[in-house]
Amino acid sequence: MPELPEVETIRRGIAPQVSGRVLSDLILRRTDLRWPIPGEQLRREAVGHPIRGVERRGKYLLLPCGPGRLLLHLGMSGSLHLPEPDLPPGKHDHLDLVLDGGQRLLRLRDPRRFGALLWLTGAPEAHPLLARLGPEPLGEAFHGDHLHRLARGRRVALKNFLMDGRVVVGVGNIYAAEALFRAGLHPALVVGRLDAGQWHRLAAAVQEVLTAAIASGGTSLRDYVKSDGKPGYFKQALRVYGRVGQACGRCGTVIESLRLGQRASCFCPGCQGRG
DNA sequence: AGGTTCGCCTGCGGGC
DNA sequence: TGCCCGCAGGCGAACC
Repeated sequence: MPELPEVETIRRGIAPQVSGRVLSDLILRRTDLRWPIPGEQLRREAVGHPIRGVERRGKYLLLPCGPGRLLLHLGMSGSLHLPEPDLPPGKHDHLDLVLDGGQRLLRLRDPRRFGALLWLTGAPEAHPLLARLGPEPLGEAFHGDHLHRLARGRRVALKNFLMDGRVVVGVGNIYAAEALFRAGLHPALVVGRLDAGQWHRLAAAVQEVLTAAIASGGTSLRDYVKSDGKPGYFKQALRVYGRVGQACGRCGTVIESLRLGQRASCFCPGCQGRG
């Protein structure tokens, strides 16, 4: 479940190892990830060119290379590794990007195969997967007024709204729950009824929790270029996610979970009232 | 058209 | 020990 902090940590981890190296080959062991990997096109258009950097948009990683960009998504179980070139691939190691003639490998592992490797040409923001994405939560375009404006007249539950990539990118189940706790807002609130003050509190809480998680990943996970599907070292800082049945650290009320849109939503009934 | 549910996948933990 | 079940979840598709 790499969410934005995990993807950002991975980006920082692999960028120094990948940037400036030539993509000299592509080894595909299976191509049926979320979408078929366009192997022929990648070989024709990307192989032979240097990878110029590692960018992130939401939970997508973008690797500019020759006339386009590799787009990587880790789904919920994907991870990236930089194995020794002679290390045999494991069962779920679906592909290798071969760099600098085999001196280095960037290996994608993804047991559940919800991830993706695609090839983008043209403006990345015009690609269907990226075109409708909302602002980066840690960018200037994300603030309480933005949320307030998008929520006007809508009746979705607050937590679902926050996890909608068209509203803001990168906030998955864990950080949505944590941000709502920090803002003192119940996950089932109808978004059209929140006021400006509540939206500003929530925007600030989203930024705080993501910033703290990235900082935690950046220190504890410095050499970590993988994601094993767990919340990583930020787990110890989680206040409601994964803590159902335990006492809230702030007020002592037992943490509960409700289902919103088929998804478990942990919250503290004491701290997160409906008003 | 906004809102909800489904489906893709595998590993894992719990119950028996 | 082994099997079945439910759950985890990003996100596009399908549905109401």
